[in-house]
Amino acid sequence: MCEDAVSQRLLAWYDINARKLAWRVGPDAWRAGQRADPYAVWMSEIMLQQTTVAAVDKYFRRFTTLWPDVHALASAKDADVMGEWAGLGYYARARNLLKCARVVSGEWGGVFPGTRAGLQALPGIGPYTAAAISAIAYDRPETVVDGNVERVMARHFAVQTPLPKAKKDLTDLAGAETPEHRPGCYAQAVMDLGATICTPRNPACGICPLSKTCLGRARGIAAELPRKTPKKPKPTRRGIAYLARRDDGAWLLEDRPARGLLGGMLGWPTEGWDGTDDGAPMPANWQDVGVEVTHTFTHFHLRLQVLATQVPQGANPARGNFRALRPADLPTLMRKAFDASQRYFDQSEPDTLG
DNA sequence: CATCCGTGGAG
DNA sequence: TCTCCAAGGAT
Repeated sequence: MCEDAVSQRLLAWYDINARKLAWRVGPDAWRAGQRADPYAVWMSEIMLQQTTVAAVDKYFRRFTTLWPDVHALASAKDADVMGEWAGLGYYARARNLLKCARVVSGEWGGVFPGTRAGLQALPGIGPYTAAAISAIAYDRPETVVDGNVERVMARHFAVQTPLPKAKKDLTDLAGAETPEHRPGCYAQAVMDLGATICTPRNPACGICPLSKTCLGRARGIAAELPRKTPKKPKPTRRGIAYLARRDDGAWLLEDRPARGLLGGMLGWPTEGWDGTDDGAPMPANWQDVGVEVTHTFTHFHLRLQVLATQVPQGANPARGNFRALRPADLPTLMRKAFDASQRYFDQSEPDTLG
């Protein structure tokens, strides 16, 4: 391995510029012999799938405080885990997180596999996450290929083929750079570079440790790479949410189906936007709260009308059931509907609870 | 290989 | 206001 290899420059840069992250063993601590906890690495990698570091930090701290090890998590109630995941998005991750914890706790004695194949056989762990855990937690020379790595490789080698077609070529190029020594630090180094220097827009090529060998920069096209096939426009869907509060303060809620949109999460009875069209959950004096909720999902925009009502005890809904609500357990869309309804409930409250 | 699956910040 | 996109995986 020549002194000037990409990996050596990246590691030298990382030793100085590594970001301090709650789940990370930094280069100094690593040199002192400290190693990452596979449970923490796994937890962070699941949370970081398509999610920013800034958003993950709070959730990671909360989860590892509530459930310090995989056995504790495996013993948690589904509703508690889903409630704590609320707001982070991609809720299949939370469902698979629990499934995976229970497999590792019950069948592997609480020890995560160290090999890519063993890891990738677990729920919620795909090619990227398996490589990341193997490299970062077990220091094996596996190659991680995420959006950062794709961008760094596409630019450094001036790959013009658009994603996702270029995926295999970029993976091969990344694999050729992966060092035998400190592969875990290297994996984090490439991703840190992509997150802080080789950014999607306005890359800081002037301070990049790879600039002198970067073909994209040499050709003046670095910022245009990687090329991507154009995306389809998002359609707009419309729907109605029904928020009913009982006189004793209980709310009419339903557990959403285990699969699909907001699967496994708590929600208000709704209509007309997610494939269901059941109408109001019960006959009542439904009032429009006057504020339309707007929300954007991965593949569509939503405009949600919010109807609210106050009902006496003894009311018998056709679907959902009345129960206590912790607003933080709601996914963001449902939380928006709750917030929008407060105007209505604030003015109807004095008569009922005063 | 295409589609589905959240959310919030940046520009 | 609106598009992009962030440490992807499952089907």
